[in-house]
Amino acid sequence: MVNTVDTLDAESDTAGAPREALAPPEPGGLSLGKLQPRTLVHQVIDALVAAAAEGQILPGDRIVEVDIAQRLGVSRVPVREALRVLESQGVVVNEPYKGIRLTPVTTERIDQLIEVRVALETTALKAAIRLGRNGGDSLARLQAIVDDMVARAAVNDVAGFANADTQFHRTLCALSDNSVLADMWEMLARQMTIIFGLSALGKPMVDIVDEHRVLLRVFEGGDLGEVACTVHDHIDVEIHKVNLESIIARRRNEVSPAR
Amino acid sequence: MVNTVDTLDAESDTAGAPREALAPPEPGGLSLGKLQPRTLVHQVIDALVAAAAEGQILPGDRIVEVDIAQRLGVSRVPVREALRVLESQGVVVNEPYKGIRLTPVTTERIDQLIEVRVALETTALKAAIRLGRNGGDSLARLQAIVDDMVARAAVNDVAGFANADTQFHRTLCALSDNSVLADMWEMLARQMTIIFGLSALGKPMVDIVDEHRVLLRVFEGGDLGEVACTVHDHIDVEIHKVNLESIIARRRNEVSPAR
DNA sequence: TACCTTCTAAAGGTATACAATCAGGCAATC
DNA sequence: GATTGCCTGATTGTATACCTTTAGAAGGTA
Repeated sequence: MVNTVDTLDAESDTAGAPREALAPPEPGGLSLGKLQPRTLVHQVIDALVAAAAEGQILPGDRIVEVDIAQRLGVSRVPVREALRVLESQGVVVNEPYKGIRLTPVTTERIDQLIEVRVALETTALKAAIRLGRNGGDSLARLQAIVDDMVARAAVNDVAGFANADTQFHRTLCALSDNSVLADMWEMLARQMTIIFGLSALGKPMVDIVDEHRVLLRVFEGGDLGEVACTVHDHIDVEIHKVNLESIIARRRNEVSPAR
Repeated sequence: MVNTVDTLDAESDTAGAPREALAPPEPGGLSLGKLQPRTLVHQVIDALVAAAAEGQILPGDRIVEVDIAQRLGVSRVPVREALRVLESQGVVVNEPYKGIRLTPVTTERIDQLIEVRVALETTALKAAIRLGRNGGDSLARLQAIVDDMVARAAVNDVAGFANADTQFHRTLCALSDNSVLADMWEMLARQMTIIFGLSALGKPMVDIVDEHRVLLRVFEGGDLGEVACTVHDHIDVEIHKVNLESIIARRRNEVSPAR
């Protein structure tokens, strides 16, 4: 057994697992915290999500266990378990004995994802404000991420920018100290990562940066009602108005014109 | 292989799977719709949740794969996959190579669950109102469930009452036409079912019925702000203020005094 | 006694083999 | 000619067997 995990894997870590999101950078150095054994299942999950995010697997595509297993150089078991996890997270859909396919993306589904995400992030922000997290260190950390976004935008690093964006919102959710909320957000984020990867961003990066700045300021202000509106506006328009079918069709040709 | 699925299974269907919640009863008779094969994985999931709900497995308890497999008369594979699903839904926690245990229940965690659930249900209600579902057939369906609750309460059928309660809120979420939201709610519901099973209800059934009536009326009224408050109050106090540790300890003795 | 090695049983992780199911084509029947 | 039955290949579901890791006991050394 070689256990290479190549091909699909390529850069499995780009796909945003929480990992040690908020581990404070141990001043003494090393900063090691709890690194837990990464079983094949986790790796397969990351590989699949990454593959989906970079368009190697498109919404609606059939996913064949043995095929994935071969390409990753593992047996079917970890693949199956990974798919079960992804299924229960809504990334793939499964019909017993018939097959698994990447969840088809429709505009309705995107709207639904957004609606829930807005609700979660609004809740997170309110909780954070209630905890007095809208200032000081917490705010600085968010600000740092925004700065990072600016830097990425300057060199046109789209992928890095998207990651920073994700990290911003993840950090935000973490401020609520609500792990249930954070976990659920992570599920949504995974699905949205895939969609983002599909459509690129719906608007120029500078604008997005500005929106984050506004969001930060409102957060700092602490007005609950205003927060709700701002989150809604920010997330809502981030993707909208793209013709999904055509994008998917185009991607399908780019990746494998033979299909 | 006998495939008995006894013991643990006992009454696996009480644990609230969505199944065909809203399939309209085909007038012509037969009413057959999409019956899909129930694989062992699903059955194991139901069995585990049911076992947890009725206190056979308590929060924090270790769950050994081979043990479950033997008791259910299946191999380890379906059990593992079931546990993976439950893990990704937060019902159990897993440390690689160390073991899986039922997610420990703390008051903090309950608060977190409630916070998210309130957010989701509020969002669902708002969406339903936006869709004009706060009347007519939809409202009647909810009312019917409340009536059922009354009936159950009359004969002191606690389990049935709890199921009806769950069904009420599930139906409510379904009214939003947001499957993402519904799926997430289902995750929370599973966890809360377990907790409910632990602590019984925090208040008399009559009061709960009344609260549902109020909720229905506010929903019918369609005032978004009022809806938010009502949901919050309703759910928030449903469980609170019980000494979890003592309850769990007592249960532990009831079930297996030898431990 | 305290500490460190070594060993071992238990349990989870992975691989392989077998069984069940589905989809499609082809032939038999009416 | 349409329907039914059956066969076959592909793919998923399940069972069994093997490997790896962990935690704790046993024993040695200072």
